[in-house]
Amino acid sequence: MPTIFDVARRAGVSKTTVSRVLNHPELVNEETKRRVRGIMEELSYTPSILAQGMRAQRTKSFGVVIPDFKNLYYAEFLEHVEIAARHHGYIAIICSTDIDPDREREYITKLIMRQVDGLIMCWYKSVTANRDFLVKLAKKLPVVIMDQPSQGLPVSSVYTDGFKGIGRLTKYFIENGHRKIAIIRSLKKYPVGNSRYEGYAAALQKQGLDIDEALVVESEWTAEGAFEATGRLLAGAEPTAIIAVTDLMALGVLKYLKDNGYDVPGEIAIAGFDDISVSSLVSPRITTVAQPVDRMAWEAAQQLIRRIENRHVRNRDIELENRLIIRESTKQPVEDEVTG
Amino acid sequence: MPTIFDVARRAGVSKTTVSRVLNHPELVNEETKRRVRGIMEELSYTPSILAQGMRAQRTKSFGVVIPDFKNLYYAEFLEHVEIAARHHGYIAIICSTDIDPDREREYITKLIMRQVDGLIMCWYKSVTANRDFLVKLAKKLPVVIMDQPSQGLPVSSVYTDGFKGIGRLTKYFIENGHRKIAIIRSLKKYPVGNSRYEGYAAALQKQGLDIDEALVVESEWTAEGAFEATGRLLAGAEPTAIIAVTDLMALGVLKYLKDNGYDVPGEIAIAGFDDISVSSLVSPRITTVAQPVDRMAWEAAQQLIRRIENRHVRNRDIELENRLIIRESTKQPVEDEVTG
DNA sequence: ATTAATTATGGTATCGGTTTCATGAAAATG
DNA sequence: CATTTTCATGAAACCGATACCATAATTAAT
Repeated sequence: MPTIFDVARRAGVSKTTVSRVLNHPELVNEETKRRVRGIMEELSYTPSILAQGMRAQRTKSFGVVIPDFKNLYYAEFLEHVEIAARHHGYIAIICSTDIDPDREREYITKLIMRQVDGLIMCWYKSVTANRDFLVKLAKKLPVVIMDQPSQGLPVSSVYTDGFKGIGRLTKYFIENGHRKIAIIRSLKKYPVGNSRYEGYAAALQKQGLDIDEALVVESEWTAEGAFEATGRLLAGAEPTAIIAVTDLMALGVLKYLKDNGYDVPGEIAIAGFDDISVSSLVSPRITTVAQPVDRMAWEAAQQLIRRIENRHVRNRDIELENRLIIRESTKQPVEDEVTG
Repeated sequence: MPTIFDVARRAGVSKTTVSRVLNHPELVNEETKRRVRGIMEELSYTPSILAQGMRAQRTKSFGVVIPDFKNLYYAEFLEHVEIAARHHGYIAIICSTDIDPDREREYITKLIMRQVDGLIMCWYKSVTANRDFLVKLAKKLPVVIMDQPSQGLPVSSVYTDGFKGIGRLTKYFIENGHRKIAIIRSLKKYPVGNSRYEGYAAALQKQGLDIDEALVVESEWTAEGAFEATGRLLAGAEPTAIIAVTDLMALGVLKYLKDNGYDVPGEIAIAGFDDISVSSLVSPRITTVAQPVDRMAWEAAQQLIRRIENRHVRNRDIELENRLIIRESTKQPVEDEVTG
């Protein structure tokens, strides 16, 4: 790899001049500039970010930590985070932890060693239960937490209100005559899933319905987990509607119902959360609470970069609106209907 | 962020000794070592990879360029590439180009600026049509191309034989009585899709069937593209089976057929390629030619890292076997059946 | 014509590590 | 006891860039 010194020698100038051609071209003689640029082209010289970063103490990169590539919600998130990063001249370094806490710590350490300028974390775990860790981390570099509010910690956050979203969905079911509405919730240690569950519980109570424990089952954050959970649910109850706390899980529910000959939505209606693209690629298309993942990604990157580039920018909790999208999995096919 | 100098001062030693504690601990006095390690812990010191990389001329990282996060084939690939990278102490820097050639070049340049030690590229474009570019690139760092052979270029490659895979699938259809087998192929500029198409064409001819142009339609590499292409296909032909050159596209085909009241596989059977996880999450589950994406990712990373760490390792073309998995989209539900 | 301002360029320190070489002290050898 | 090893450590060079300061050559101003 050619260095700035190689270019300088070939052009018969000092490396200072070469550097100036790139960073302060107005200070360099036209003729020299042309010559140096020619040599750069010829050697296909690109300055080393390592050296630049060392000098400038920033790398124009930030880390993105997600639990799982295969969850399309994160895939879509990454797509947009990357666009935002690129737009600001940054590069996103993406790590998937596979929901393994050890890997998570390891990756965070690695990202810090690489001197990323900031960190976006899709964190399913409790923010408060990891208070010390996050406080320590946030001292080192700006942090944005996705999908849950910062709860007073020194980080920014971007999320939608899962409580409200599932609440609206539950209300929709009730208004359409459902009385036995089941929910496939996530394990209780995951606050993101918990607030969605609580939205369900609160909506039921508001409409004067009791929570039937037989209609509540826990599941892993996967389609397979939800598939299996649906089996458990139907062994002990006869719901007319099933809410899954993510679309990926709703896919698992749908699979179970179809495999076992249930008519959806005729016998059992289903709904999810996130609005991942496959939700409208399956039949019936799945009713869901859509998160504006493109805007969420954009806001997260924007807020992070602002904080990186100006230390006076303060942490913010950025709440975006989710919205209920009614599709065929909860009624007979007509046009999509957007509520809220 | 504490530096090696901070640790050295606090421990009352030189930075050389601190460095030695990390890299050649056997050369350091036990007592000193303990003291230095204590300070490191206390300051939560992590050496800067920037500085290390600058000295060592390697960053223990490699770039991965994919066209699209949302294609689950790549998502699954990334999952496994990352595991392999981690296993070898490397970090994968992932970039998605969104099938935009400008972004692709830009990212490759950026990765080189970041001094990645190697590059894995999921390249849908023609290798030979980009010969000059790839030759130039391969001079700078080891490169592994996915999904197509290297065609004599100075890069390694990892792929399965799409020609053979789709050939087997086509033969299966013919043996099961299908005579009007349609194919949703990709645009002709993409060689990965082309060889799959050719496998279809060759299999038909081998079984004495002619290629009916009305049964061949082109589509973008997306579910939406295939959805639309299926509409075009069915406007001018009445196939009893449809092959899509990827599972993602097969999902689009399935959607179109279901939306338009076709019985799958009763009226029209469908099949795809890749075996992404959602293929068995939809109903009917989709028959496909499975690529061993986990092993492909592992081999790619392994070969790349070998070449990075030992300049005498030569480029290799690594062909892995794909296999036909028969599911309900081509026959009535029973157990999965694996052929070839 | 002399001084001041402008223009173009180079020398050198710096960022945070690793490595080579040098050095002094302690231990082992003859 | 003198000499050679071994052990423990530090000083300095280097990796590739940027930025500050210095300087020489013009050009402009008085």
